[in-house]
Amino acid sequence: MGISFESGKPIFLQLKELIRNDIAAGRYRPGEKLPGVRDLAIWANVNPNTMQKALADLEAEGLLETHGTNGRFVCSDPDVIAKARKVILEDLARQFGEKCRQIGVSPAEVAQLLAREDFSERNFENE
Amino acid sequence: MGISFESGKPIFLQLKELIRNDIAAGRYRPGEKLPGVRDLAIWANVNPNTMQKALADLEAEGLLETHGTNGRFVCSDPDVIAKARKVILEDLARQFGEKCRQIGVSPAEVAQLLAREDFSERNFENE
Amino acid sequence: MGISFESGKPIFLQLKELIRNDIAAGRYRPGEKLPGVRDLAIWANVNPNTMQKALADLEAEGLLETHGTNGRFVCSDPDVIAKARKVILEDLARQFGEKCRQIGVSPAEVAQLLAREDFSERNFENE
Amino acid sequence: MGISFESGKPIFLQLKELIRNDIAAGRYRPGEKLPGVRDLAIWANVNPNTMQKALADLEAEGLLETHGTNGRFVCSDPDVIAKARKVILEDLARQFGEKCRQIGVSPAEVAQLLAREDFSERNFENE
DNA sequence: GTGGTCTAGACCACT
DNA sequence: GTGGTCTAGACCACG
Repeated sequence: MGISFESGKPIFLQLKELIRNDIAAGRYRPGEKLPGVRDLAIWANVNPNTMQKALADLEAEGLLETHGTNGRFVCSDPDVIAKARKVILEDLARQFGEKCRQIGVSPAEVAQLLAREDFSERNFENE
Repeated sequence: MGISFESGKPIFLQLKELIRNDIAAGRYRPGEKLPGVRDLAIWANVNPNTMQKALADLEAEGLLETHGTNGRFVCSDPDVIAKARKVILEDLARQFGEKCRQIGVSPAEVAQLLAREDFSERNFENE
Repeated sequence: MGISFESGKPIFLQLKELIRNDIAAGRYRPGEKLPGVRDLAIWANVNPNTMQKALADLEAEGLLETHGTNGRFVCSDPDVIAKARKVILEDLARQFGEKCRQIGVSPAEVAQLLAREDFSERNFENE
Repeated sequence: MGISFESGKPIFLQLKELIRNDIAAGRYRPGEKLPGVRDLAIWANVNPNTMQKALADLEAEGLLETHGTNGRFVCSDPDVIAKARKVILEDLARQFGEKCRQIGVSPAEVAQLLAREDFSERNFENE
């Protein structure tokens, strides 16, 4: 298997998020060439069409560029990527804050939970 | 209009989450009677059947109970609700931690962002 | 027409029972692919949504699994099915026993009737 | 509480069956006066309207008779009752046989299960 | 082409 | 009047 997807949300959207995050995090550098659709699909254990759709969407957003027959590349403009990263982080914070408020969770509880999720490399499957 | 739904995620799932959060947060008390399906549907600006499905699902999860023709009620067992709240919080923390790691964001950055989201009553529409 | 339903009992429940029995009886083997929702609906002479609901319910019970766009499959774990069969049989015996007692029928009478119903292939429509 | 009802089947139908069985079993004798609707409703822990509907239906079937303002009585013709009993038993046997065949249960298994349900007065709630 | 979702509206039973 | 069921039909997402 490749990746664990949330249920109830289209896979291609989760793929988009995954790759977008890879770009924002710098795991894919600006201008870097991406693996082929087929390889990415295998890596994610997903139907190539699904991966194709995710990539096409990211291209429409300007984060990816197709250079003719040479393959797909990460956008080469660092500003675009920096802006994308900013948007992602703001969205993350906004959504997280909103959900906390919805659940009525106190800041103290959040801190405690985040402490448990101490950003180390833990395996979240076995909890 | 009633509620703004995320795109790309079934409405009835978002409704479930909304109501589940209301219960976990205590905005609906254990044993409290819910508004009628039709009323809730109007409030959320959704087809009654969609709301019906969301409620039926929550009932299958044990958070709601239908007392015949008398209406739907929040589960009267506080333990069930407490447990549900725990699950929600754990999921929230897990997902949040995972996303942070994916984006490659440092705890410091998160802290800064959460400080901005300091749980005060801000309007997140205009950011 | 497809199937004769009892009146006074939701069709989707009767569909569930039918399919559950098919699984328990091994007419659908573990891991086997089911016909499409629309096909099953036509076969049973029922609205696709009604069939959909029945199948979704069985899925929630763990007897069926949906593999994305590939169709629905019988649970591949024989233990789950064996357990389901056990539950069905126990329920059947319990209900039957209870009804016999209610009617005040003697075991002898039951035996005689069951002898008539000796599990041969009779047509029960013309009785 | 009064009576445990099957889920997924209208209560008034189950009440009909219950009372019909009482008559067929002779617990209500031909011509005997029934308790008032209100009393029966209390006994069964059911809304009087529901009981009323059950009784009205049985009256339409000829098993009950209303004698003006004197109350409801069991049909005084023993033949009617005997015939009703016959129908009930045949239905029971037919349904049971059909279900067994559906589940693909062997006569041996049935015998074994019926042995466990040995028609003594057991409490089936605690199994 | 598959299952899934959503809407609209009708009817029914009454846990 | 409440929740539940069923139908009809359209659209979408997924692979």
